Amino acid sequence: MQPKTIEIKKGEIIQKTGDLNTKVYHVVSGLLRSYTIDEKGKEHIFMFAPEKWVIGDNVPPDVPCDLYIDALEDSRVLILPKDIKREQANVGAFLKRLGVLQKRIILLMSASAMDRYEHFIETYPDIVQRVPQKMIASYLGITPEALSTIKRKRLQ
Amino acid sequence: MQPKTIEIKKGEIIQKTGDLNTKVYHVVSGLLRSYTIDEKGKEHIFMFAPEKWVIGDNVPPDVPCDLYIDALEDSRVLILPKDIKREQANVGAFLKRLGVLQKRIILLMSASAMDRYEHFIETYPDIVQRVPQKMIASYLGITPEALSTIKRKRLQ
DNA sequence: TTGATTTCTTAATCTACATTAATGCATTTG
DNA sequence: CAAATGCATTAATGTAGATTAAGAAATCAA
Repeated sequence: MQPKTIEIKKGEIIQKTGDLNTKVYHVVSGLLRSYTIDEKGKEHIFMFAPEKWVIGDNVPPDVPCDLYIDALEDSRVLILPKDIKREQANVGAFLKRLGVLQKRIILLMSASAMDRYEHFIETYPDIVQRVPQKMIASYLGITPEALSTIKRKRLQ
Repeated sequence: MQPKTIEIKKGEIIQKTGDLNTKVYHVVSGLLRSYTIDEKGKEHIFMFAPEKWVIGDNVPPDVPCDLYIDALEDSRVLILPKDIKREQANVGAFLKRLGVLQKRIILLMSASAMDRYEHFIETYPDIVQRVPQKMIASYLGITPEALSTIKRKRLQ
């Protein structure tokens, strides 16, 4: 498969749960997100991907996807094959992604919703400006109502 | 750095938070775990590593560790350099680790403690036999008391 | 083997966050 | 432009899981 660039309109879904997908998306401009929908129909955002980030479902190429991926802004995206060859693999990039997920798990297990919010706005200050509050709540694993209360308490 | 095998006694700590560690551990026999200790002194298990698993702190080689690693059983472990070369990198292994962490995050955000317990005993049935309940609770992100109640409810 | 220590269980109480519902604002659409 | 839709906020109430405490069971050490 040859890498190629595509344009994605805001709101467009490029991958669904259950797809057999062998692609990974490198965001050139714009903003994508990946998320699950649970059995109650509730969305849980797994990851935001602004310019220069790579997003995809972290399952082997032959396993059906767990995640939806869509565009939160009009975006330009480079499509890469997932079964990237050994010589092309960037070990540092893999380690970095593992590190981000590790931090997220540790925070989910040991920190309060307010602490997770503090960490989020420090780590991704630009994302905070670009997405609605309810999506930040979804990323943090809380409801928009709870995030609203947290923001009020922080100001007092 | 040459790979070499070491023996680790049950209870022995081989890596601490803050260490500048460039190693990754391949478990030949026995059982290791990695964990954090929060500001209240509470342990949170990040990962169990039985035979054939690889365990290490998922941070770049030049960044201080977030995790402790110790042995839950007498173990034999192969020490590998973290800054593994491109040609040696096993892309499939990285993808698999990413997949495990992704699943864990999704479950932490969208599933109840009982559902996470069900998933754990299905995915790691042998670990359940080998470690105390309180460590399974710690891995699930709940207290031993809560796990005890969950087990009782499952039987009714 | 026996005492000491750690682990597991149960129950009462507490709390962070969810749910539900109502209101005002902002944004989109005809 | 008005109407409709989606978003943020607030408040009342509900609940999963935490905390605390105590006793039973298992494990360890002398």
